[in-house]
Amino acid sequence: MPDHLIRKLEHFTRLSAADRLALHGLARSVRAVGRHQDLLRDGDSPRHVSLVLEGWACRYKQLEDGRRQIVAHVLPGDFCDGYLLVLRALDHAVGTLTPVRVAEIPSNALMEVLDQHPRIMQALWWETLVAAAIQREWTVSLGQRTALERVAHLFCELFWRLRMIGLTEGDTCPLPLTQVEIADTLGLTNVHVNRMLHQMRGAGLIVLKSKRLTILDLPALQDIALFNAGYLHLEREGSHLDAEG
Amino acid sequence: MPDHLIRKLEHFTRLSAADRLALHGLARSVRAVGRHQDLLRDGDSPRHVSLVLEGWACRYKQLEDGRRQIVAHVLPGDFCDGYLLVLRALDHAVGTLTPVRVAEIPSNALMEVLDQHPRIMQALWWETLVAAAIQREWTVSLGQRTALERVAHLFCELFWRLRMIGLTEGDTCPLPLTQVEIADTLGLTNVHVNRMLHQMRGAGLIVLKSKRLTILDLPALQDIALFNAGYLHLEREGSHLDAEG
DNA sequence: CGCCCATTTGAGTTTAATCAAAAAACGTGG
DNA sequence: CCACGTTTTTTGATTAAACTCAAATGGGCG
Repeated sequence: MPDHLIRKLEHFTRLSAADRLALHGLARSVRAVGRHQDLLRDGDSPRHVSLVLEGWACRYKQLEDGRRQIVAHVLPGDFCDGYLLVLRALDHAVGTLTPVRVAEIPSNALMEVLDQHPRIMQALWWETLVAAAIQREWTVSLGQRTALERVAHLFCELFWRLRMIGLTEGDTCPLPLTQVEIADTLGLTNVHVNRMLHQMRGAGLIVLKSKRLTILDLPALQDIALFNAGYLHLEREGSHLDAEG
Repeated sequence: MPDHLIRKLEHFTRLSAADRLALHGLARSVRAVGRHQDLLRDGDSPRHVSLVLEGWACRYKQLEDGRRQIVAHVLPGDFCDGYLLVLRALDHAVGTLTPVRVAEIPSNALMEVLDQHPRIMQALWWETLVAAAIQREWTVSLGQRTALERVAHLFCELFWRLRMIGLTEGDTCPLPLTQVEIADTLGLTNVHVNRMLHQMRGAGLIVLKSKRLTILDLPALQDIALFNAGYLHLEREGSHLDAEG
């Protein structure tokens, strides 16, 4: 079941059959959750760790006056609640964007696997650092990029992330976000997002229909976005750890 | 020398004398660096870990056309280059904002200390997670807060962080940033930052002179900023790990 | 079919950016 | 300690990007 997680981690290191088996063992208890539900609320301190197997969720923070910012997209193979083994309480909420299937992993089971499988430990380390790098890149987007650049950058990032877990087909990928959700991600209004999409369609860059995104000209889109994939650290950085050389 | 680091980590757990000694042992080789120098460049893969002992630095990313975004402030007691033990190359640069003294720690020495001092390991884990939480909060600021709110929020955050390492005096703290640097942090122009400062001074909220910030009314400033300190996770979260109960 | 949610379009407003220049503060060497 | 060059801050006038408000259109699903 945790195929997307495995696929993702293998961008960092080659796992052994035993490693993969251990990961499968973790995803035993699976829960289905509908769209627009909170998986975790701000202030929660869950006792198990949740892994998204299918569907999209997001981390978000809400200000007292209602303004909402999505601070991360949680895709299949991503953990919801990384590492509250250390922190007492969550400082943000996690909500579903689509119906989702999550594996609930008892934290002691996870700990045991990490102890016995140093490659998995390292790979999850890598995954954490990449998540932090993505967060930094979002800071750059919100701080420096124009509305058009932001939308373009988001699409490039999601396309690469989805490709990494095998969820693209050619130049097409799922994009189940509404324009309001894109707006909440990019610090824009839905009206303005709509106008940027109009512009990108007009320029022949993308097709976006029935929750699927087709990127007609990826290099051009990346140029517009000032997108540089380096921050995703995709090039087998931990090869020195590979199972079987 | 790594007093600020120790002070910071003790917000998470109480360290033993041996723990503290080990940290002191790490900060043996110290380097002085002038203002506006790069400690690390985008793409570097340094072989040692650098800890800022004194002075301020920042992580920043620069777009191809010159636009620059500061993505984090590195204060005394912060590491420059967390965790490139895993990643091959840095995806951002680290530059000094003031003259700085950094300790250069061989990564194997750090690893050894982490192995032998589980409390330090956990505390550094905590520190990493808090850094991630700060990055998320910046995403909220840049995405949702107005210019005035952003400046106010930054000041609250820096004041709390500095207080945590003992660098405040009453309601006053150092603030060695220029208005251009504040602007690069908040995704604003220096002109607009200047106007917001003018407004905050006029409202009797702050005094900012000769690189020192005095917050005349912290509750009011926090209200304006929609600041909620929860994300800094300051309340002795790891007390179950404390040395001597 | 009809309802609800999401998208699209238009008109007017606001926030923050840009451009330009003056004033103040800082640092350094004579 | 003062003069001078540089950096930083401050102020003003104008412009541009994105927001707000409002209403119409379109799609998906029971």
